[in-house]
Amino acid sequence: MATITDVAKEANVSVATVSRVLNKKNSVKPETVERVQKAIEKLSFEPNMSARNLRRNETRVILIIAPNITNPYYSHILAGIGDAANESKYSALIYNTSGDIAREKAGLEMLKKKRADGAILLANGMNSTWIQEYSKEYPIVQCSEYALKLDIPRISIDNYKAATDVMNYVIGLGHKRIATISSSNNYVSTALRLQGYLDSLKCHDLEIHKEYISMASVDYSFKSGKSCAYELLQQKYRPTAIFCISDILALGAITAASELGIRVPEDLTVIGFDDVDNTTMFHPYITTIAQPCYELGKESFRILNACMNDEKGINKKIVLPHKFIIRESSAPISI
Amino acid sequence: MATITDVAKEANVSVATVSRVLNKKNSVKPETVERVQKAIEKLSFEPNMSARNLRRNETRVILIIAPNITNPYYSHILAGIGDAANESKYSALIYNTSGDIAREKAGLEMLKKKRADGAILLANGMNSTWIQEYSKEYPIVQCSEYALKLDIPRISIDNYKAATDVMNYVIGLGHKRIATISSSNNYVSTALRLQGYLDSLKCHDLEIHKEYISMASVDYSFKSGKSCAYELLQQKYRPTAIFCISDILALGAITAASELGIRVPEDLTVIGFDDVDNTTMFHPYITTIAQPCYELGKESFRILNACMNDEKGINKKIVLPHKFIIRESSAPISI
DNA sequence: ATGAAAGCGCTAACAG
DNA sequence: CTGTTAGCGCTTTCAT
Repeated sequence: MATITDVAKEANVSVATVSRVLNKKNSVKPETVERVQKAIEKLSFEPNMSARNLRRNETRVILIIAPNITNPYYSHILAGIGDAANESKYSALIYNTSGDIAREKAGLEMLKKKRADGAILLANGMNSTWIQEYSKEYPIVQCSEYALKLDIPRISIDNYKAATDVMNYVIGLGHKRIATISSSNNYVSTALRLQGYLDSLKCHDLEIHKEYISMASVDYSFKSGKSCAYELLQQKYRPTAIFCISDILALGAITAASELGIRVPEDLTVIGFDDVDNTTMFHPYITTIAQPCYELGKESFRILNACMNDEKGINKKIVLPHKFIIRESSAPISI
Repeated sequence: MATITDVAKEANVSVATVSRVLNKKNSVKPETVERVQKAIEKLSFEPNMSARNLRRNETRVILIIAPNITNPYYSHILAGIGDAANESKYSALIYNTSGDIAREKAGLEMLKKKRADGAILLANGMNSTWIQEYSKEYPIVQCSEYALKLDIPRISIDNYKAATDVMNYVIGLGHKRIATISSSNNYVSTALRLQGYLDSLKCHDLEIHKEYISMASVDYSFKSGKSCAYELLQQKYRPTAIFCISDILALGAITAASELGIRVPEDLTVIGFDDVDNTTMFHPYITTIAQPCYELGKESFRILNACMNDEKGINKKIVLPHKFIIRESSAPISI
């Protein structure tokens, strides 16, 4: 592997000049530049990043801490981050934690070890003080989920607004017995959507029924959506609408309904959330809130990049617009 | 940020000794070790990777070149690679190329730049000579897809065998008019599955009909599976079985059948491939070949790691077992 | 068992 | 415009 010294010799210049050419400083005579470039070509030289990083004290690598890259919601965000990073000549080191705190820690440790310049956190289980501490020393942004009390940059949609959008629509359709399939995880998104559900009900003078609030598994699985819906729909006064906090859950609910002989949307309105999972693969196509996952990822990188460049006046709390998409799984109340 | 020198001062030893403690050389007096560890703790020192990498001439980073991390087939492989890498204290740098050759190149360049020690290629569009060249200088393994003629380590299932497994089963069910939905991409997996289809037919003295061989889009989309199935099923002598080279395609085919009033599996047998995409979310559950994606990923890392350690006698062509899973979308011929 | 010192490949200040 | 040189933080001989 050729080094900068080899190139310098080959081109009959000093290493400093080669370095200048490498870094496009314009204080080099054009003909010298050319000679150096020929030497670089000839030796097929590529600068050693470890050396450069050591010297420059940066890595041009960002860290992504993700709970589960297998989840399409996250993988789309990842794609967005990756593309944005790439445009700015950054590489992405991905830590798939599977919710394992030890791996989250190991991941963030990479910041201390100078293996990465900054990190993007996609939903993490770390207790707040931990992150806060890191955030003081290193550029960190939270994407999609975040610690409510912490003053760390974050990018997300307005989950509360999205939930009230859904509820206003459903209530506008004439529904009064509206259930929700939420989850027992501790994400802000979940809490805010539930709050939106509750507040909307209150706001429209509709009663809140404990029996209409169902908690799915923390991973929003199809199965658990289905079983939640089963319980919901087998009550004496069964709901005429179900607001699910994920599409997979909605898919499960629709399946449960179909197995119980309840038609969607004629007898039951089902609303999803995210618009990533096959919402238009089977009929009824699902009415849902679409999140701009890819953009969420891109924006996360943009903010992180701004932080890494110590830019002032960065908006620390970015809210990206969601879209409410009405499709086939919702309809005015019929009874 | 504390450096090794700070620690040395704090512990009243030389940097060499600190380094020895860091690297667990056993030639340090236990009490000295303790003193050093206390200093490390106190200063919350973490070794600078750039410096270590430069000195050791390694990075403990591997590169993953993937066409589309959003595709669940790949994301599961990625998860496997990530976990295996993690166990061996490697980090994974993921390059999502979107099929863009320039990005593949940029990715592999990281090897030259010493940002990574080795690479795993998941389906790539590079022309063979390119990869071959890299492979001579750096540890590279191909996962799942590979260049047939190249002598570069690879991990995959036996696609040909899998296809003949499917065909033997379908033929055993009494089907004679068997179609396939393949793709116009140029993956070995596609070619081998098609070959398995053709050879099985020949082997059982069944005629090969051009009209029964349909080419879906290169990305195996649901839509294209559906439209292929439409064409297939609207022929005069329509097939009674369709072997699809992906589950999404099979899902599309089933949807097409249902829209045409053709029952699956009573009137039509549909077989999928991969077993990653919602094969058991809707009825009929899909009969399919399950690929050990996660294991494919893990094994890829194992082989790469062996290559990086210059281990001799590594099996360069690993074939992992697939599983044929019979579910609801297939049945004996009824007519 | 420990320390001194060289040097990995690069960048950047300084000098000319 | 170009060269000389001092490190960046670490590992690793070579002494002692």
